[in-house]
Amino acid sequence: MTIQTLLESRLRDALGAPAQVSATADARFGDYQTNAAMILAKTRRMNPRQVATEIIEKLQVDDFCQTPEIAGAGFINFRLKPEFVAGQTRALLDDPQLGVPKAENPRKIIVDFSSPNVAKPMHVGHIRSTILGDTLARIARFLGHEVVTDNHIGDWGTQFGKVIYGWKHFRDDVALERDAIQELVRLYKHANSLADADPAIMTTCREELVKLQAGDPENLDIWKRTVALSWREFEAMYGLLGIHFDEHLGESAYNDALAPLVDKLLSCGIAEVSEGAVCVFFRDNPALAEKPCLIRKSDGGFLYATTDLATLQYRIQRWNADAIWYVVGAPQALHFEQVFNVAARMGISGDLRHIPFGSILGEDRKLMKTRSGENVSLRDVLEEAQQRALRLVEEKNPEMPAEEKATIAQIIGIGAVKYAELSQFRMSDYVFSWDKMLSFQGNTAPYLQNAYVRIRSIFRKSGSEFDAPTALALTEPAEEGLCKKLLQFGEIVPSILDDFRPNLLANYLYELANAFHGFYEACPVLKSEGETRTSRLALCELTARVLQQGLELLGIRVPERM
RNA sequence: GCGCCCGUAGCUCAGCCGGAUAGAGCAACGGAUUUCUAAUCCGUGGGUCGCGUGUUCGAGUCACGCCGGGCGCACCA
Repeated sequence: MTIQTLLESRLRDALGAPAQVSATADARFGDYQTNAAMILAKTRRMNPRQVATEIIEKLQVDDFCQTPEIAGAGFINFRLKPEFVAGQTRALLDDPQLGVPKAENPRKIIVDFSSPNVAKPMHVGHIRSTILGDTLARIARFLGHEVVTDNHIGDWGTQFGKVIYGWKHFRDDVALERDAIQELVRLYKHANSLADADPAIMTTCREELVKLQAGDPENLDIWKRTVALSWREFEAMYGLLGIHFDEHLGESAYNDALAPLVDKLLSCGIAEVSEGAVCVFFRDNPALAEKPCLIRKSDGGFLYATTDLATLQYRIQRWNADAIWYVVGAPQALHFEQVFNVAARMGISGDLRHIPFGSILGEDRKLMKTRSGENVSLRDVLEEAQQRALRLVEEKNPEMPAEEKATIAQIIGIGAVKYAELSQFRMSDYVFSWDKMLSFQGNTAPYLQNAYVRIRSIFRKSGSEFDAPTALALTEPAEEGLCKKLLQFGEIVPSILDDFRPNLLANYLYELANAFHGFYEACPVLKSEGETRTSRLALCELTARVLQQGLELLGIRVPERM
């Protein structure tokens, strides 16, 4: 149980009603505060400070708090007893969860994210979905939920007519071996420009697509090879990013389910034919009254929404999922609103969430367009990040073996890219900038990694393995401040999933590293003696564990040296 | 036209269910190093939280209306 929930439960005992407690923003107001008295005073039309006095009389907290104080308009401030802080911190050393409580009701959650397109390079636009989705999956798992990550790759669609046409006529096998995606893109672009100029070629491309959809063996084989080649490239990226998927069922996996699904929706009256297309109307919903969800085109073709509905149905059935999280950009909000509404009519009762995020902008603050060709590829971003990190490592540690330098550069470079994304609110538009992404100053991954490295360095020099003391002896304010920060880890992690905000964790880790650096400056560890030394070593060990665990939840690794 | 999102320091951004004097980083300036790794720490300056009205003991946070920017709204995904 966290201190926050402990205080809340004591307040509930005293009030007979739930009340909320939060950590204070300012140490002058103690460690935790509640505004319960002011809320109660409002309904009872009483003086808030009077109510606060009454609450304090009934409240039992003297086993871990000093006498609560009434302040301001009627706040009740709690200041933790130092021995309690020391005891709780000591207990964290034996807790593999580091104070993070397991969910009371574990759920089966499917997380849908990344979803790159076959025969197209992954670019910066995929960063957010990929990194955010991975983090949310990691956090949900750590909280005890059962998570299935599923990469719904775009492996089916009209672009394959052109890809197949290009493959048959202009394929360069050497280029394909060297950089498959680049070659596939070249083939697509070449076919596309020819088709634009020549209606006959356009027709041929359409025919190739129809043949593929009809199961023509040659086209099917070409398609399978493009998917395999693309997946190889995706896996290289995911390997570099340290991201794993439990499933990668692409759009094509649901082809056979589309026609039956539409038929079923028609026969049970959920869908209807309108202007030749099959649609679901939401006439009872004012916001969607003018926005039907199309599930079959007038030419018989299926749409994005059709596949998503089939996928949704499959996931609920196969995994008996309680929740599905879609980590997809904000522009698709309407699409998911429609799909979720259709799902509700189909009687699907899962907790379906679209987790939207903002756009990636260029340096000119305009939207980075997908089609305009000049997208920065994800591979380039990750390579540049590692190169920049390598330069810094070389500057800092020229004598280090080259192999170790490269490993550290990877950990730092990839971490910096991830952290740049995760440390800001997901809805904010993101201005893509090498300098910003790869700056290693201030609130960045390297800052947090550096705190960890400093701790590891202490243990290397201490000459002995860490041995947990039976109790902690705290004397300096910086020690107690660090302890209180460490004890908040268990409060922060669950709150992330309230609104899918991993930036809260990033922010916490930054504050923790800051508290540690303050402690590091004020409290010599190895030069101290006796129980002060063992206690400080324990604080170092715990800080390292929380930093390591917290960063791991963000999908970021820590180096031993840097 | 309808809908969604964003607007906080010069720049980039935090601010969770409304809570006390709105916080960081970068940039600027000043200080700390015979180092437990200075990728660090301490300090200084910098704000009509887009504008207005309302609800409230209390509003950056909630409601409504504007302004500005972005995105989406029937046969692409």
